[in-house]
Amino acid sequence: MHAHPSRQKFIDAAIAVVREQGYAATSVDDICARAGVGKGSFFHHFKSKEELLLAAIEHWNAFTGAVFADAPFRRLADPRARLLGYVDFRIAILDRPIPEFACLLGTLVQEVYQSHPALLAACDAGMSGHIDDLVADAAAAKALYAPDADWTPESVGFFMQAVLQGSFIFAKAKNEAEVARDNLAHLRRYLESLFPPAAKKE
Amino acid sequence: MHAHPSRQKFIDAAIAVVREQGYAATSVDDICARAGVGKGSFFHHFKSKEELLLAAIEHWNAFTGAVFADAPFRRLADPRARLLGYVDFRIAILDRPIPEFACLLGTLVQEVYQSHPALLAACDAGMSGHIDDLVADAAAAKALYAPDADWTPESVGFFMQAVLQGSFIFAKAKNEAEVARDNLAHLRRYLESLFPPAAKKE
DNA sequence: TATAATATACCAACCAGTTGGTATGTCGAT
DNA sequence: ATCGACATACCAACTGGTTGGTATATTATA
Repeated sequence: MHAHPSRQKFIDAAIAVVREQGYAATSVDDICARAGVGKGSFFHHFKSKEELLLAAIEHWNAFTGAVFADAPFRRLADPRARLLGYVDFRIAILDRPIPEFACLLGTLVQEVYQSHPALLAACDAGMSGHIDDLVADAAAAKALYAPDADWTPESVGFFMQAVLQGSFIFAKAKNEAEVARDNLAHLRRYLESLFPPAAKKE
Repeated sequence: MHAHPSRQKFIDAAIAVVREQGYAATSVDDICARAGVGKGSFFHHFKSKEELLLAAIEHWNAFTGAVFADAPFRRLADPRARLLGYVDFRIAILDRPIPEFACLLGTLVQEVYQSHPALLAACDAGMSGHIDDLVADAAAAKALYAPDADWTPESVGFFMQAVLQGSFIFAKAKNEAEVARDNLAHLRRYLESLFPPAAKKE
């Protein structure tokens, strides 16, 4: 329904430019220039910069959702292996330039949390939706490997995401992904210890 | 040397407003209004908004450095206890409003990493300096409790900081600190497992 | 021919930074 | 002590440029 090519160009441009510059530093003209389409068209498709970003977040959620749903690790039978596979998958992505592996939502949250409630809610919903997939695996893995542990599967999903978001910050600060790789190696080690394979209960 | 009261008002105001709104969304007028001093004075003390932020980052580093140096956990004799004490200390701070416990540097990095090299370098230096203190404890604790482990003390320091930064993002996204508390509980559990107390070698 | 899509030109508000000037010292010479 | 020269601190008003958003006209499409 929302598939007009120019509209999509604006959305793709917004995701790219905001990941590089942030929300406030990105002007509508910047987005139009990146999209290669004029401002008249912009305000024909979106009634404001904020509304474009809501659409961009929606697209981001759909796109990243599909990427992870189709990733090979998703087809592993064991939920513990899927969680570790998720981490390995994120490590593999770190080869690309920083603006391509960093998270649009994490970048946005820090800028808009006091000023744009609608954007904040959309970011929260997107991140929480992504985490839900991790939580499902964490719950299944907990039932198998750590049924009596005193942490919740939900908290494991949020922890994994927090490590990722923090790692993106350090990748940006150091302008290289190695710190992020080391961080994810620690995360992987922690997950291995949370779900000790010896304890598997059939 | 740099102790003029108006200058300090601008620095304090900048830290407060940028933690709330971010760098790009904060105007010089915003900072002057918060400081209660006029714009003429601003450009008397600082030649640009960027230069003010460099001074603000410097002040931030000195201030937070003193807070952690004076914290009770610093006086614990055992380096492992100091690392866990650091995490507990950060958990305790989470009672305050979000803009008061979030990190200025982590907020800034995401906005300036492609556009303001001087600010980025200052943020990196500040975060790395703070991490150095953790690394010193991690190195000492490793020698005592995990001398043969295959991770470095440096990577532990960065991991701790990444969890914190990621937790701030989620606190902002959910507008409450509970997620951050849960994350830090996981971090604490991981540190406990990295330095198993049973393995202490005298 | 009607409607959706786009371009160009434009506006009021806002931005970082400047200007010209005032108030308040301070310090050496008288 | 006091006067003049100078520096620091500050302010209100302004400047040139940018911003998000609008108005209007033109072009493609159905």
